[in-house]
Amino acid sequence: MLSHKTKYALKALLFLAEKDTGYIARTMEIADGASIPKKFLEQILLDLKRAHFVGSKQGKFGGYYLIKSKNDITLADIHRLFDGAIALLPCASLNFYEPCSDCVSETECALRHGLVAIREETLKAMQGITIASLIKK
Amino acid sequence: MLSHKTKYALKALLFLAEKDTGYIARTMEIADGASIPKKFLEQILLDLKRAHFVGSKQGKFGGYYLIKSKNDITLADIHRLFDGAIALLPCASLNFYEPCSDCVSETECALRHGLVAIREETLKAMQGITIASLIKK
DNA sequence: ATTAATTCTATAAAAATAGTAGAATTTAAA
DNA sequence: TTTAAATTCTACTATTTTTATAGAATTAAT
Repeated sequence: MLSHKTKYALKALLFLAEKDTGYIARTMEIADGASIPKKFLEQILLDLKRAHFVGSKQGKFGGYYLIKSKNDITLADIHRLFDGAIALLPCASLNFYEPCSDCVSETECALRHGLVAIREETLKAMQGITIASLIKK
Repeated sequence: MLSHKTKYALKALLFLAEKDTGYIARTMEIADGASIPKKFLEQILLDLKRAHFVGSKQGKFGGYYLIKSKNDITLADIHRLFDGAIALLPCASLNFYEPCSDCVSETECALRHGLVAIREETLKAMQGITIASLIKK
């Protein structure tokens, strides 16, 4: 399941993607438009900025705007940024790999092989969902 | 990500599935064999019993055994039992559907359509992973 | 200067997760 | 009939994660 943070991030990105290029949206505007608690959204937008999905303009008349193409922002990207691994266990993850503490032999682990297969399929599907593709429907 | 509970359940089922039919495994035996905290495993086995994946024999020389074919126990089943919905949001779930509290119009929600597509793909993949298929590799 | 915005750090409340404790019950066998 | 060894059941607890909120500092336009 997605955390609220990931859901809110996606909603905020969808909001920004529907504005004209050059338009700068205040946090308050996004919060109202996408039904997100404003103070929570502040943190999320900062994270999206640090990860270079959005840019910001400070001071009066400042706000946020997309800097990455809506075709290049995928569900997988946002999931990884806020919720971490796509895989069902860290030992089956590409970007968040960690061995299991209770694992005797990873190469012989019956579970891991199946979870790697799942991760490959889920990742492909999640990389196919972009902010642009979500808007189109 | 899978909770420890789901991971332990899968490991316990794999342990049971590799025993001969008729064999009854004590909780302690499964805990040791699959590196699972014994008291935690007790709860998990009870849940698996209530969901009719395993049977139990009480009293001395009692224990647990599979009652469902290892070909008919899928990753999707165990995920749903312990971790709930396969879908990324409740509004995109088949078995755990709930509307979003912050949703204005579900049919117009850009996010939901994408998440339903992801759920369909993930579910198909997870239904393809069975206890039997995990053992084979 | 004033206003209105982002930015930053810290804190807090609530929920979920992971695990433990201990008594009650059941069954087999001595 | 007693004992031993197992499941079953209820409750509790500690930790971590999630979901925010508070408030001061900084930035920039007017």
